[in-house]
Amino acid sequence: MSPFIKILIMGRKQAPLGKYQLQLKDCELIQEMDFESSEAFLSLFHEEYWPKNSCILNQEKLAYHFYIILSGRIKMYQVDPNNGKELTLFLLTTNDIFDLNSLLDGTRHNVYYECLDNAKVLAAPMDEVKKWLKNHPEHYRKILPYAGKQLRELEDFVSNITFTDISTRLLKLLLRNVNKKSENLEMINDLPNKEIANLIGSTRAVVNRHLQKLKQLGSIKISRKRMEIKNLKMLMSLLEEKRNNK
Amino acid sequence: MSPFIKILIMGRKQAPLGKYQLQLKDCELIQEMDFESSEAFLSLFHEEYWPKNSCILNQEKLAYHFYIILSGRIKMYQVDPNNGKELTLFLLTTNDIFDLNSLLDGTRHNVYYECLDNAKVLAAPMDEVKKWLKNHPEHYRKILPYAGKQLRELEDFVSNITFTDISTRLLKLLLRNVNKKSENLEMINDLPNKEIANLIGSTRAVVNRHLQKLKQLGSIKISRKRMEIKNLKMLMSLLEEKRNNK
DNA sequence: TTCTATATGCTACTTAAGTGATAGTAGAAT
DNA sequence: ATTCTACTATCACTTAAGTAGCATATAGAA
Repeated sequence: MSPFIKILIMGRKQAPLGKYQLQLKDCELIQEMDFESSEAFLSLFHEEYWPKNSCILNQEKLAYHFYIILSGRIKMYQVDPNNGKELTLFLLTTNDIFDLNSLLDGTRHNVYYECLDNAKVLAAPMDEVKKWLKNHPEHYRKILPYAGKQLRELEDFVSNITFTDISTRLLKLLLRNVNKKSENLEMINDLPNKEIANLIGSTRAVVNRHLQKLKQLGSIKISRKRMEIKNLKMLMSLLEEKRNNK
Repeated sequence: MSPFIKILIMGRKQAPLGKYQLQLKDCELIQEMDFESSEAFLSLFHEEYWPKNSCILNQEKLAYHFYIILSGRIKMYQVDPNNGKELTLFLLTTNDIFDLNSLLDGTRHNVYYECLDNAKVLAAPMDEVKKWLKNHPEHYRKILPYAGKQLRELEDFVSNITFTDISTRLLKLLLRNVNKKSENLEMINDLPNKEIANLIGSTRAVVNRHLQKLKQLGSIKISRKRMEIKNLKMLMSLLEEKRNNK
């Protein structure tokens, strides 16, 4: 019997816990656990609501709590201490967890978090999560693929930045966020140019310059804090050209 | 009793195993294990000798074996498929392990390895390592800090590349590889300009240009495949200037 | 010793990207 | 309706970094 079905059955009796398990049915961490484990694990958490634009700048807080996102987008970013420039490392959303690094080892993690929407998260005290894992070591295994995925994404990030120019990175960013079925731009379609720039390690003005070109070609439509794909195939062939030219 | 002492005692009876435990006494993965565990774990491995300049380009091999470096430097790098440009992500040496990513999750890892020296490694079949870990889940915990360290290093790599220019990255690379006590350049002091360039995501000509400037200032000495620090304080103050100017 | 690979040093040129400034604009707030 | 703020569009300018090419130097092999 799949955990999904189990939750539905249990749901009649135990609404609150079943609720999270249902909401997080696509969360790999929970998904892999048997029902009893996920129940025990989730009982460590409580719900928190974070308003749009609120930040976690306090790194103490990351060391003391562990979060699972129920809804809303939260960016994880670094700041250049010299000039305040930002770089967004991960755009997290429903089913994502943080801060993985504080969980893996105890040491300070030099990143910040900021809500791009009103967000709902599950929060648990870090030492309780760690204690629970220590008592159920078989669940460590479920965290490893997460770490692996982040490692791989960061490696790709690094090679993207060193090997390709801004217009290529922008094209890749757009294509990565197109819903395969609907062919609509998602996740980043309502972000201002500044946030787009932060995602690819550039600046607002430069990003806008490239977006204007794509607009002139008729491949995208731009309005205030809104972007739409007009010609997906053109975007793909533009990227292909880039690959062949260099 | 520290594991180190134990090994010395056991060493009289069991030379070959004790030998590795002794050699790897600074390897965090082994260090954290009790003697019986490390003995069982290391028994999965056999020694291999890899000549200088040999590569692991075959990603199958990474999926099927897990390695611990006994001696020699091995670089982990990515290649731009369009122009063959290289980027060195990690410079591994004694006590380092790879490929962590293949161990964390099963999926393909798009990196290559190449020996910068003649290297001696311990090798074990990946599924045996995975099986052993599955049977001893408490040891998963010892892998997590490794993953955390790599994540943090990659994050720093990304922000370094996006926030700072080549000369700053070069200065940081040099300073990072100065032995605090002897004040000598280590680890990268015998690399050609090309390899230095790969470490900071630039090109040979550009790196050489900046090295010439440092040489003119009298802060370093350069000869063929050999670099020396002449004035450590000057290097540090040059980096400090960079920080303040921008 | 000579030969050959490889590494270094240096030049002139091209270009993408960052910068700073300014005008215009949409949409929210009052 | 108006004011205000954040976002967009676009200018002209500067600069670091990449590129191509070649001369020179060095270590190791033949």
